[in-house]
Amino acid sequence: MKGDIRHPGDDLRYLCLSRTACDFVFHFQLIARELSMTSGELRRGFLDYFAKRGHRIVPSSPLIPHDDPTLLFANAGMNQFKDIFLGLRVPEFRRAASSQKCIRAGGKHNDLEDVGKDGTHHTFFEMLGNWSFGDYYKAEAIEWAWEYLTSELQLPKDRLRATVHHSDDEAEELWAKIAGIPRSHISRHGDKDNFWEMAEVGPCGPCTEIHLDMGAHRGCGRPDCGPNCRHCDELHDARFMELWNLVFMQYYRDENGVLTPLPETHVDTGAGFERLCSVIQGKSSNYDTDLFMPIIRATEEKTGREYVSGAEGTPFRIIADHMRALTLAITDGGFPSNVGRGYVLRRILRRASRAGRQLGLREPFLYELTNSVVDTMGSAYPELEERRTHVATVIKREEEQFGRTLNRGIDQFETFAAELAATGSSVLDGEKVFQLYDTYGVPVDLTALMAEDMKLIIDFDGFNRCMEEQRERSRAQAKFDRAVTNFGEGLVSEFVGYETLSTEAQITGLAEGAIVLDQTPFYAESGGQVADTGELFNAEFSFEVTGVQKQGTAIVHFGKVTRGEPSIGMVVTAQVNSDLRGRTMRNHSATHLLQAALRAALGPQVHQAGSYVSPDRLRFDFTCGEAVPPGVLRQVEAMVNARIRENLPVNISHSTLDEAKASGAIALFGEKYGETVRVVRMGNFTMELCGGTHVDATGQIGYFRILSESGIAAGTRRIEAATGVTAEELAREDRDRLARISAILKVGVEDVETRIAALLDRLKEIERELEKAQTAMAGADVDSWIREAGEIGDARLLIREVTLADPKAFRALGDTVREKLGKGVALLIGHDAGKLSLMLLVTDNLTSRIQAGKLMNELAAIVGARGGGRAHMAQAGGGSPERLADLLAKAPGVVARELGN
RNA sequence: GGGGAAUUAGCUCAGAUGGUAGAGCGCCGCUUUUGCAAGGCGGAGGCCGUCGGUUCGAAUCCGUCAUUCUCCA
Repeated sequence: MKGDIRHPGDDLRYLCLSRTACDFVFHFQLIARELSMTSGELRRGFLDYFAKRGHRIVPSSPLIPHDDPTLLFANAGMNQFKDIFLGLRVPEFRRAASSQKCIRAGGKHNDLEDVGKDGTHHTFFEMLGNWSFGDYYKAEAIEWAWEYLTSELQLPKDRLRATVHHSDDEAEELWAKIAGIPRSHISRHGDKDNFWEMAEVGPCGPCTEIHLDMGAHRGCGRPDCGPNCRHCDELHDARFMELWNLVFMQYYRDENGVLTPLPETHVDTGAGFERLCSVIQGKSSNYDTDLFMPIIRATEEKTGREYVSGAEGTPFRIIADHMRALTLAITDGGFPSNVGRGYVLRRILRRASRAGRQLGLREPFLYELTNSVVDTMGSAYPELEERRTHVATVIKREEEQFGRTLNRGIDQFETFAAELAATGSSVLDGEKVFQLYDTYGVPVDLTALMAEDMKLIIDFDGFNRCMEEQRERSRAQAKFDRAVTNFGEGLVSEFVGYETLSTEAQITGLAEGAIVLDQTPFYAESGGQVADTGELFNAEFSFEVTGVQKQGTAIVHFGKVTRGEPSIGMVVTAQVNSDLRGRTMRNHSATHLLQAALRAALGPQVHQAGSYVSPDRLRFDFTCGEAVPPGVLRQVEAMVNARIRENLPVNISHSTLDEAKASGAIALFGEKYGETVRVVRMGNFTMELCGGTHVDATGQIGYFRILSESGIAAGTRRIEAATGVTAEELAREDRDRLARISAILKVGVEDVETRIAALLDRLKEIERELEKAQTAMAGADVDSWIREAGEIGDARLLIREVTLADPKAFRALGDTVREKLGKGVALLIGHDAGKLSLMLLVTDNLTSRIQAGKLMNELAAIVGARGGGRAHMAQAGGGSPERLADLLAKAPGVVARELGN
């Protein structure tokens, strides 16, 4: 089935033989109202609807939550309001609505494996939502949701069902009253479906959901079928589809699981945007909507194949879904890597790449599809347009990397296959399959395909066993992490460290090795800048601060008590180590200059990928395809130093995110809407959003010096640099070292290089001459030795004590002897510092009768040495020289005996 | 955070069981050709990632660290 069915008719009854056709019949009933809407119109319409009802329209927060390490990706509209629900932040508005970018892949919610198999699972999706922060509650939330669906979107009322929590009589009454839904269309459910909580501890409450009846032909067919039907779940075919979830936050759940009412109640809702689109556009699959079709069409063009909606279309759907996730995530600062969320992105990309291979695309192609994603979503998320080329570059590089990994893996598979063929077996055991996957990154489905081609059977049970073992190992290890004191709730610390380095403060929180103050000059580790160190003290107590972290609104000082006992309420002096802070500030300000200089030298595609600022070094990671040429690096260094000499004033101001961006500030990701941002400017050279500490004017940096430039990951480079005294010391060290070198070489500083080059040449020449001389010397007598050699039967026997040069020359001597011997056996004996060094040589024409390695074992034993070797040559060492006579006496007999065999 | 693997010539990689470090491509010189592609001959280029251990002897076995790849969390 392909395309839309636009005309109703009797023949539709006939088409009802297939399930998808039936969906069309049903969907037709919806679109028969001639409501046609693009996804863009739907998104805008939703926001407009709530804007008219007093809601502040808030942009989606970035997919990559930089300040929340517990969260891999933004996965719900409420993410950016978490602080508000926790009571840690007071919003400047009471009503908000948004369309939020979300990714669910990896972690608890993981649909990755199911994407593409049907029309509903996605890694990336958008969530429409409206919120009340202590403002309106159940009645308005239900009324507006109902009105929006039935009036704005004109969904038929008799097709909608409501679910409520079994304890929530209020919600049921409201549904009956406001929406006029018959009681039979309202169902009650338990905690699993209709109670929502943010975490085990925190705000929570009952929720109510709106479901759409897809028609009696769907699902289990039982008369009692309804929303959240478990029979339908078993069939993987639900008759009722959840459209919207309205959460009423009214409790706080504490550590013991006890619920207490919140002082203010909130509303948090979420509606799946892709689902709504498919309903409105009359499609049976989300992928048939205008959100996905442009990407699928572009894929069709690349492959020359036609998309179909059944199982055969799976690769197309995987690609379309994954491209959305990748493009949006990379735009928001994500990056494929081998850890954390970067690893999730890498997996997504590789699945997409695999899907492409199934469609016959073996060369990188995904990067070209980013355009169709940007074109489709760009108007809703303008940041996509800004980073279009960046995203394509990142994806292309990652595709190429995957290609290399696959090739290596395929080689390894072939090695395994050859081994199997040699043993005549046709079963590839699970350990091997696991090894391919675990070590070489070959997806199991690919291994299966290759195995099939070679008529091999795969032991999947064994593979799964290995997989499970690996999971166990990781889990067992994970238990030991965690267990860090968490102050988060309730405590608030004011940071006064921009203005002062020393202040009186009161202890408000206390734990083993950790202290929270009501105000503090200590900078907490953030934005790449390391934490301040210093001391908290008063007359009877002192505490050495070694680390500082932000936990919620609290600033926690870590370290150890060196004197006295701290107690809550105690007043202390908080004193930051000003020397180290000064160095850190110089480095941080220099980092801003460096970024600006890099962009000036290399272009605006240079983006910060990470930074680290400590008292003695600064590190700046940025996106860049290839190594920065040394010339450019010098130019960048010179540019930074020029700005330092200009002594640009450092100006710090506060504004909103939008204003800052509009005036051209470099913004990182993770700033939340509604927060005032801190803008750091240095003359007209750089303007960045930054919470760090800075010098007053660039002149204070003193001197800037690049130490190294290196690659840290595909597409990412790192520059390390130093400033101020550190840079000065480094320069002095360099000069002193050069002076010492020139003293050793006894030439002027300017002649050092030519002198070293000449010396190296000379050294090499001498080495070569020496080697030649030694071989010549050792070999000079070889001819006479051979003439004097004894004979055993048809073979010569040469036994000789020689002066031992280095091992290499000794071997070369042996080589010469063996060549000139013609047919025979030679035993060379060298002396070295009370030890013996033996070498036994056998000409090739005798190796069938006598093995040097074997014989050496016996001969070496006579003098107490040990050794061995191969058939034509063997070496031994050790032993005592005084037993040499014994060896000389016995050796001919042993050789004769061997030859006789 | 934990597991597996890799690191050898400029590049891609061989180097069973410890015993004289190799190939292909690339590079340089000569030669053949009107010229190019190609061919022939010769050559340069290696602390076998790092530090330590075992051994008479380590590119090879064991451990440390570094870097890269990969899987799990």
